[in-house]
Amino acid sequence: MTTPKISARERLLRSAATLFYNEGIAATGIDTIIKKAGVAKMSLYNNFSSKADLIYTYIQERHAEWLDLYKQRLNKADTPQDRVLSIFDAYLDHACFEYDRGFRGCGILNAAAELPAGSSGRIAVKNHKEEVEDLLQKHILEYASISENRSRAVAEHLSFLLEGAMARAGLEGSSQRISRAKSIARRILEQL
Amino acid sequence: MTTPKISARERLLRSAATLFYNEGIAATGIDTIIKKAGVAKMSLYNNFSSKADLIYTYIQERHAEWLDLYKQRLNKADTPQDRVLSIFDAYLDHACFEYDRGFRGCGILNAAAELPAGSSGRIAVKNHKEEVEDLLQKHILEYASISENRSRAVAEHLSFLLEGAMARAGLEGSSQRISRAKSIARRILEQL
DNA sequence: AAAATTAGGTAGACTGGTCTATATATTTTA
DNA sequence: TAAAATATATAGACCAGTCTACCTAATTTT
Repeated sequence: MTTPKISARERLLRSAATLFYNEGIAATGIDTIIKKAGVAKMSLYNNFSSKADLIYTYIQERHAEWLDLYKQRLNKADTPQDRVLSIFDAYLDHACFEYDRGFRGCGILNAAAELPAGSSGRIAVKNHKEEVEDLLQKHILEYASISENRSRAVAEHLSFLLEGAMARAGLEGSSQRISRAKSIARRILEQL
Repeated sequence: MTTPKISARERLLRSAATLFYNEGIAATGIDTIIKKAGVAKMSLYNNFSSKADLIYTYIQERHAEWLDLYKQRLNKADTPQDRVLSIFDAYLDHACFEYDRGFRGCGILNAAAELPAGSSGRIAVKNHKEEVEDLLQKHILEYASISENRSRAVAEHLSFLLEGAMARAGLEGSSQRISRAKSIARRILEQL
């Protein structure tokens, strides 16, 4: 057979990703997901133990997807400054995806908004955002000869810019705010 | 009767506010709201045309509540710098509320995460965040003698700090990130 | 090489429960 | 007595999740 044939699991994850992002997680039912995936209900429960399991996998996949976008941008970055800013570029790439019903901000953070405090999904989101901040700090240290403490403070500052701009961009359905955050970040780096 | 007696509408809004914030909007059913409010179901539909109407009112009430917190802080602010930072203080006050199940960030932004792109609720959230940014700009202009354009850019920068810190604080269940954002904002103002 | 087994999939009925919203008749309150 | 709130019942859609039965292609056993 020539066609690789996408597995039921993969089709379920793709359909769930689109629906969860566009409509919200709680608003998306199991039947809607399997219908969009063109898959039997039992295929869902053979691959995932529950809807919660599917949601958790969705969050992990979005994290992996973002890491991939970031690494692609990082490989193309020539200067130490561009390597810091490649994190902003990854967010810009995310915003420029084609969404069926418009850009709605960070899918991972939106997912967290629907999860109760202390849930495993929310902790995964917290860890994702901390990893982004850690990457910023690493690249900042490679860019400027500053102390560990100072680099941590700058990374936090850029992280706030990034998340704040992403939230505003999502509300406005445009990536402009993220571009502006990147410009602000560049100026901060140049003043170090 | 001596007791002022809270109206059914008011009790519904208070119960919905707690439940929507802690559990999420879609995860909160009508029956749970009326049970917590101690009110008959028809009292809900006499006061609100639908759940969507209740959600929209909830968003508007949170906006009014935030404005009130901000004005209280503004009245106590002595210097032009403190007047800018009173916006950060209002966010800190919000974070320090007693929540049944922990601090989960900005309730208004969390609500937006559950609403489809282009919905009236999402537009209301966008407008709220723009009003916060406009207030920042107004106070910045009163604090420093800078151009209109420059004040707009600084207001956007502080607005990103505020929203980004709030998002991170919500994930961590602590107001520390907001305090740090306020410190960063103070330094930015002093360098103007 | 033929038969048996296994893995992964489909279709769809079904359970027990929850959802929003409405209808109606009774009670409370002002 | 009129308005407002109550309790209760109901409609009808949808929810997550289980179950049976069948299909097909690859793999393993004989």
